[in-house]
Amino acid sequence: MYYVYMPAARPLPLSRRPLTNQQSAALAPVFAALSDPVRLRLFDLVRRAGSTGVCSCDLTAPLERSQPTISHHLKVLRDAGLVQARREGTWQWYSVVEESLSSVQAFILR
Amino acid sequence: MYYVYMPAARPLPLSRRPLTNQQSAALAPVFAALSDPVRLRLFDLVRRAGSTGVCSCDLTAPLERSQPTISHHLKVLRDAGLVQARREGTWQWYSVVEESLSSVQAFILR
DNA sequence: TGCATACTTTGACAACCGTCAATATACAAC
DNA sequence: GTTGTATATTGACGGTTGTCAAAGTATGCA
Repeated sequence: MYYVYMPAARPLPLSRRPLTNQQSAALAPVFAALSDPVRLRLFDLVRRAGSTGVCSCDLTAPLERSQPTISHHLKVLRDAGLVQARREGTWQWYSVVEESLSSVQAFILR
Repeated sequence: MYYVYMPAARPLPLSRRPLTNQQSAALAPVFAALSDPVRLRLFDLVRRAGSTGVCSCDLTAPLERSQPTISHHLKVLRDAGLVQARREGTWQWYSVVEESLSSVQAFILR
């Protein structure tokens, strides 16, 4: 009869267990918000404006879409937590939410 | 009259110019493929199987969807270049396409 | 109060998406 | 050939999406 070393059973690190239902349900809307070409360029324009942000009115022309359409896409990005808006008079200044892409990054490097 | 050093005009590095129409059109389908919770878990399961891959038949049960639905989702992931299939008898072995997420990664770090 | 500008919401339309049952295809073994 | 298993395709269904015109809301100014 021999005694053999046997490591205690322990769960794998979180990131090495399958993606849960809740994790995928939380992540999917972020990917969905970036799944449209116009929104991708929109997000890129907002990000490129840095912390100063960019006025919504300056986003309509370069994207060649109507103003309500841009407003709709900005709402999708806002609801996904990717960008934020700050009022100044009649203007809306949009800027990216820093770290908003961290969940996507975590999924890639998972 | 002075001669002043003047760097030649040159375009900004590619990544500091706005996302082009073509770039966003190429990127959007990758995000779209990952915009569904079931496909996110599907991709995660395939990735977790490593280079060996995983049999399609083993993906139906954990995702609680019908076989045609899983087949459909696998096709979406395949069309987006995220996974690949290899036949072996009647089985299909699915594995991730390495570097397939590099375009997403590049966009995040852009 | 009235008007102008910036933006949002509504409503409509065609197109697309996730899902499944049913059917079809591909392969292996007999 | 037939039979069985694994996977793909088809067709249909309700639900969602991108788009714009039209109408509504909010803010500033005279």
